[in-house]
Amino acid sequence: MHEVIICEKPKAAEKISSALSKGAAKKHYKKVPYYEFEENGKKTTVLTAVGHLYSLAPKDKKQDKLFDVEWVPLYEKDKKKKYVKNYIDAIKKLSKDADTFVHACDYDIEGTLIGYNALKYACGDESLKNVMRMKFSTLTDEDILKAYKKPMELDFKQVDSGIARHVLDFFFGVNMSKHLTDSVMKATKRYIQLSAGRVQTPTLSILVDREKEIKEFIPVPYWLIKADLDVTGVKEGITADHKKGKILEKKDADAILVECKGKDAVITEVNLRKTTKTPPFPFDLGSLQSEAYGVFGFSPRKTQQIAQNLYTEGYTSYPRTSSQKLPKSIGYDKILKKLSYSSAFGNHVAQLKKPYKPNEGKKTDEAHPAIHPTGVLPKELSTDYRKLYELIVYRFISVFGENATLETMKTTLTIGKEEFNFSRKRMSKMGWMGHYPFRKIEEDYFPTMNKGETLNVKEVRAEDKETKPPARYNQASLIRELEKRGLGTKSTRANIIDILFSRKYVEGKKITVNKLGEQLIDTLRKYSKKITSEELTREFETKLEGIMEGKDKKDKIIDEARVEVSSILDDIEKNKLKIGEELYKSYRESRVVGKCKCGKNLILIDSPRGSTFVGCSGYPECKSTYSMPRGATVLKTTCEECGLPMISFGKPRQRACLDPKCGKDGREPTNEVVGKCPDCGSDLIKRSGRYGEFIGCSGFPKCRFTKSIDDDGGKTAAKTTGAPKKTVAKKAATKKSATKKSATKKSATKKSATKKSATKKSATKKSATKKSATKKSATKKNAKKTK
DNA sequence: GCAAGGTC
Repeated sequence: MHEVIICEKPKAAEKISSALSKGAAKKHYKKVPYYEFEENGKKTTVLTAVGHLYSLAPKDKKQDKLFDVEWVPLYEKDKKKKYVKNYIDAIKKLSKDADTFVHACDYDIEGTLIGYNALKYACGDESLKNVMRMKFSTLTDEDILKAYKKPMELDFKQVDSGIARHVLDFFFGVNMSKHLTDSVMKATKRYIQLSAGRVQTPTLSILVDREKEIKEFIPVPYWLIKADLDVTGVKEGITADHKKGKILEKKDADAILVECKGKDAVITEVNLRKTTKTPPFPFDLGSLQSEAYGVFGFSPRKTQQIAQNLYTEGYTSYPRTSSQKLPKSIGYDKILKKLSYSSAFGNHVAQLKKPYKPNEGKKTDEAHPAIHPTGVLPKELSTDYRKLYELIVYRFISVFGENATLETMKTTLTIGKEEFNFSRKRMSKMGWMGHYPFRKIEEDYFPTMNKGETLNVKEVRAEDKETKPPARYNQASLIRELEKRGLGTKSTRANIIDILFSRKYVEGKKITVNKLGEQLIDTLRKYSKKITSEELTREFETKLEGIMEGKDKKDKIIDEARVEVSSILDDIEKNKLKIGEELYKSYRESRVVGKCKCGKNLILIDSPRGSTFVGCSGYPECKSTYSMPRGATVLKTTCEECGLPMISFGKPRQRACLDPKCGKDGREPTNEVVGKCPDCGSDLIKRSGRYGEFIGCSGFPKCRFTKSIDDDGGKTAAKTTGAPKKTVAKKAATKKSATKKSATKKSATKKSATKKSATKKSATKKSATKKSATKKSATKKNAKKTK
């Protein structure tokens, strides 16, 4: 007897084999791990897939409509998936003489299909006649043994449902993408890669809608009344806010100023309050991506990649989880003990109260616990890996920490008949916050304030403000939005966003939809409202459920989709010249980077070889072209000498005129001084990061002051940089808040030089770069300690 | 080449 067990991924194979037999031998075939053991004359081989091994492909690519599809090995379709071949080969080879099969992939639609395809195409059709299904929800010995002893029949309705999901996504996605691209090709003879899909198009649609809200937003002016007070013990003074908050009429604001003029402030009430801050939840993938974006500026994709590698190296647990739970079975004591072998972590672990009890969130995941360290301490990690690793470790530790206490002193005062108030905040008990150096720690000094006491008023002033449009999404907030709406999966959301960047529908750190993205959504809304909305995902869910419950047949659902997509494609076909021209025109508009000397637009052009250059939109009348260094960015700033746009290139970034022949020697770096640094007094200069320009201190890296330029922008040349991979962890800050921050900071540092101060993204929108610098140094300190 | 979904 020979039994073969098929698992979804190597890690699962390891766990399943060890649960079934402690004496299983780990072996390799073409570097692919597998496990073997023999009991009572029965040989068992545990084999593994690596997620999907097969993918849908059209039988005949030349067809206009691609509805005739088949499963092919993934490595045949995607050159980057070469490693999949060894896994398929291993399954083929090692299952040859098997009599019985066990399908032991994750118990969900995709898992069921992964195992089914592995059996059908690698083990052979016969295997499906002798197969049992294991159903487990966690990869613990107990669950695995239970599932093995009580196997079920393979649920072919679930398989069909999985197949239908793939086919439907293929029908809609591949065909729409192909026909959009073709329409541009037919109309203009130009190739621009366009795409649409069940998830990416509604995602783009969300961004387009936000863009429209911003454009249509009418700002309303309002005034904030502020009183600057002299307070003993607070050098920089305290600013109190008028009780009314936003004042919509200028005359009302003026009246308050008149009433306050020349008067002292009288304290009417001092209120001390304590608030409890419970520890954070452990990380699931989404919250890790969000936090790493806020703290380090890592893109969700980058976080996912690093987390994946930390997992493969054995330092942290499986990252693609939606669980915020840490079940006892992961062994808190063991992990924490191991972590404490590092002196940096040890100091924190030592402060935790036993018995250890994590503060868990609501979200669960059938297959995996929340992301946590394994306790294995990494010897050497590159900077970004270490940052993410420490974020995971400190989050894990702080989850077991005590509540923190925040003290708030709210003071109410009157100036004349007008009422003002201000709040001071400080942590009176650090609790878990002492273990998590990534949050802002409030440490305001509480001055002595007595009811009836008067304070000198330096100035009462009205700040001119206007209401702001809704904020643009960034990659982290967009991921959260997709999660909220149930679009995509935890594993695919970062990729989906990347696609939007690489197709050049969107750009920027604060994601902005350009003309092409807008036009694409406009066009698609005309031909298929469904694909631009979440409706399609909802419809899929209902239909797949129908198949699973036996209410519907897979083939019927697929036929219906074929008819629907076919009719949309016919509509597109009829209007393809118009559609193609519109899309191409928008594409060109979205690539405008400045004005040519001839007066027409300069546009970024991708040469067929993959490089990018700048050319005139007036071609062939104007034949001006300018080469671009690799990875260069065209800025909004123009050259003082010739008026062409400036570019930013090289490492470290340099700025120069687009025309290499301009000026005395072309690409000489120039620094435009825009002011003095409020922190160190050096010149502030314009700098360029991945996402455009910002203002930074010329004293960098000694001084890390930065602030944003309001009209940030800039388009990047190299294709690969469309989707930001390397992120500069810089935060925008208004001059005002930055200065204020640094002032408080300095005084705070004097008082408690040893106190670790760090950041938190949510503190305020204006949260200054100053903070990100401190946070960096905090992380560095920890990094050294861990070694 | 085009989707979305697994996983290295």
